Amino acid sequence: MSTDDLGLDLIAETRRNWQARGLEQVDAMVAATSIARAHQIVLSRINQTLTGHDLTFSRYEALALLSFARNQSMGMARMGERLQVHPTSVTSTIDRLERDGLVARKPNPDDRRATLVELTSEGVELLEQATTSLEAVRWGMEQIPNDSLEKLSTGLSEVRNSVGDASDDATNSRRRDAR
Amino acid sequence: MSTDDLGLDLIAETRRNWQARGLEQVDAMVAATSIARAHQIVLSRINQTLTGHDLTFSRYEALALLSFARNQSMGMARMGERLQVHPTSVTSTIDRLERDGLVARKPNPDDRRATLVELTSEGVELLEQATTSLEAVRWGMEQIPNDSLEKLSTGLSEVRNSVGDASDDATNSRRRDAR
DNA sequence: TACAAATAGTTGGATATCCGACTATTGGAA
DNA sequence: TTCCAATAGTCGGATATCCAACTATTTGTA
Repeated sequence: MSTDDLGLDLIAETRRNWQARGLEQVDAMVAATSIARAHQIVLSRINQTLTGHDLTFSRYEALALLSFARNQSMGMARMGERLQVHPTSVTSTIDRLERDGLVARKPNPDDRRATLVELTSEGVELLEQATTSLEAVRWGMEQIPNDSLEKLSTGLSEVRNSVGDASDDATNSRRRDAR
Repeated sequence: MSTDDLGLDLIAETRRNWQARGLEQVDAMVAATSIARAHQIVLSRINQTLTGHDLTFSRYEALALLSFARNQSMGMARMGERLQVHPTSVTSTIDRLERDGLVARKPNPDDRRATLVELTSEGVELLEQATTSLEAVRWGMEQIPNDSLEKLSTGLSEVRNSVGDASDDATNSRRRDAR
């Protein structure tokens, strides 16, 4: 039996186990577990591809974000908003990217508290190469047809939409006040 | 504007940006990003709920796994297979659960290399309480109807199935030889 | 039977992420 | 104009995860 089948069995068996125990929200539990496993698999494959470029998906996302910004530079707080991560995560990601010469910190002349992060030419080049590699492996989802991917993204947008932080429930560190 | 909308905007804007740059596999990129964001949101909400019980989702999953095992105990290698994590992750998870008195390590009389992990009565009790809390928040997906969740799980199973590790591509640390 | 290969688990090192706390700076209100 | 609150970024501490390497044991084979 392939580990592939094992993966399916694991979710199916989890469902059976919980159902036998009388769980009410089995569908929600299965969905949460499915999201976690899919994330684990796809991210693993993406990171595996990026390892060849000395990158991780987090660092790749940061490079890509900068590449779309005016002047290919952006303040760190804004990066945190866009990437939906804690400010300290931005610091640590930029530390490593800067260490590798892919970005550079520059002072913001309009606000001495702020730091601008700018893509270097090495960063631009590596981003292009890494993107080519990710395209080649279809971002870790080689064997899935486009219409399936579209349906999946639609379903996930419902999660992001209705669960996101519509209620502004605090406790989550995702930054507000964006835009 | 709510951060909810922001979340949607972020994916939509990413799509526009990459399309403008001529990316071939935009649907795959959007799907990968959507999975990552959904995971981030749902896990954040689940962990937020579990914090009240001094648990994380990783530790909760380990407790739940043990609760379904015969004698509520299992070898660590088997736990790694079932949870799909690296052996060292099991070690660290069990370290913390044991520190908190929720599980106990016991020698395996049949194999002196192996260690059995057994749920304690405190572990059983905490698992029940935590499960009740997760049920109350519908595992982080309060506002999503069951039929949407089912469709979503189906779509994600396609990812796990066709992308999983059908090709047995190595480099990934997920354990093989399961069963 | 002897020994090499496989297996179980741990340790050390790395990255990613969170939170709380801290410094520096900005900005708004009294 | 003078403070205090808000904002930008960093640091230290915690957890989760991976990998490489190591020890101890078991197993399969020559």
